[in-house]
Amino acid sequence: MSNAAKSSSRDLLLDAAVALIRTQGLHATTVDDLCAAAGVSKGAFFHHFASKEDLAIAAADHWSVTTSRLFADAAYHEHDNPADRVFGYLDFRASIIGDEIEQYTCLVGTMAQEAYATHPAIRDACAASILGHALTLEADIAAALRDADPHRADFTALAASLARYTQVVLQGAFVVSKAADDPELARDSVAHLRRYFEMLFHHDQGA
Amino acid sequence: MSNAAKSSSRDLLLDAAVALIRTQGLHATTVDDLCAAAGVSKGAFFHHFASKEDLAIAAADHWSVTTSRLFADAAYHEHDNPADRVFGYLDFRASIIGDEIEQYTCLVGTMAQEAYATHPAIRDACAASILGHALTLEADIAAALRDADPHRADFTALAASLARYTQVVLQGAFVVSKAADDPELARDSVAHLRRYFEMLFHHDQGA
DNA sequence: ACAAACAAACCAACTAGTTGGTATGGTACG
DNA sequence: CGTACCATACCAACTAGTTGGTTTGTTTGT
Repeated sequence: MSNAAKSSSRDLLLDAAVALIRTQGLHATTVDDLCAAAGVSKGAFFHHFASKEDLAIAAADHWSVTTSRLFADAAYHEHDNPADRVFGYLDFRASIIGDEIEQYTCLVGTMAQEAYATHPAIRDACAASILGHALTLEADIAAALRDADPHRADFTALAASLARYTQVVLQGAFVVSKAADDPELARDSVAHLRRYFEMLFHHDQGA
Repeated sequence: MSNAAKSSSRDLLLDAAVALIRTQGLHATTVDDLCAAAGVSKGAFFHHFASKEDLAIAAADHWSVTTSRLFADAAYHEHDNPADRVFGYLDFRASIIGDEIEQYTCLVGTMAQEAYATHPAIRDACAASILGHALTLEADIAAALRDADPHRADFTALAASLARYTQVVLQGAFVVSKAADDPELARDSVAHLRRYFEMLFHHDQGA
């Protein structure tokens, strides 16, 4: 009952953190920036989070939850064929790449670079988010690989590697499209990745 | 003659910038950090560079020059076959991925993310470095594509796209291997990229 | 009454950038 | 030759503003 329309300071701060850190990066986003964007005081900030690092970790977790829901609710899961589900995922990823770079780039990818040396706890939270998301692709990729070539020996290892590779390509697409300030580069990268999967999933029962 | 063993403060600062920014990021690296690492005073810093932003741009240019030389001097250019030169490039990229992440990651990729919103001039320098490097691959990729299928219509456009894609994969590999703190992930990514090229360069003169 | 949820003023540490001055090496000129 | 001149390269100390974090006090739901 009190949960209805409950936008607590904590949630407001997390949403502000996602938005600001995605565009400016972690270091460039100050605690005061976050408070101003969320419309709360500094006292509220440090009431909910022990430190800026603590907020960054919470933001990474928040990001994991939000994105998990986004992909879990997407329509591509309804395909009967595992390969089609994988292609559906890639098409979905391409479709959410809009014209505004800060709308489609990845929070945890951005933070991971900055936090790598200075804040290992943040980096770990980012790694968990990225690799956790990759995990959700493994089963479909493995099944599609088996459908393509049942004689292959190492489905699962290759599927895991491919699932991580999808995230590598996406993260790289974000970096380079940010540098070049061109979303088309990101869409193009997903197209290449899709072609790679098309070739891998193509029946080729030779040797 | 006076040029021998000339390590001016400027060069020392640029080298320090490459090393520190690669590991810590741009924002986390202070001017004092750079001065301490280079063994020069703050006065010297602002004698050679108008601002921290100015140094970052100079560091990006310095990076472009250094890496250009590294790749220009590499042995893979000696292959007769363009496809072999492309594979040689990829193998070379894989070979320089060592165990220490700060030794193989890309300065300009790291900076681009942080500078995207706050320092457009730095971002542009990073984009120029990445896309300029991609340009050096285009001719070989185009030739290899033509060798594989002379009937293809759009060599050059596809080659340019593929050249950029190589950089996307590498940048993504750096981000994710940083997050996961695992260089193997980067090597694995280059292996996937190589397989993609192998498939593209494979003769397939059907319909 | 009492604790959780906030607000506002505050602080010590740190940041990029400045200042005023020095060392050095070249160069015009007597 | 030597000396007055000058530009480049550099330094140590300083400053104005910002940063993450604290403290003290106030509201609010129960």
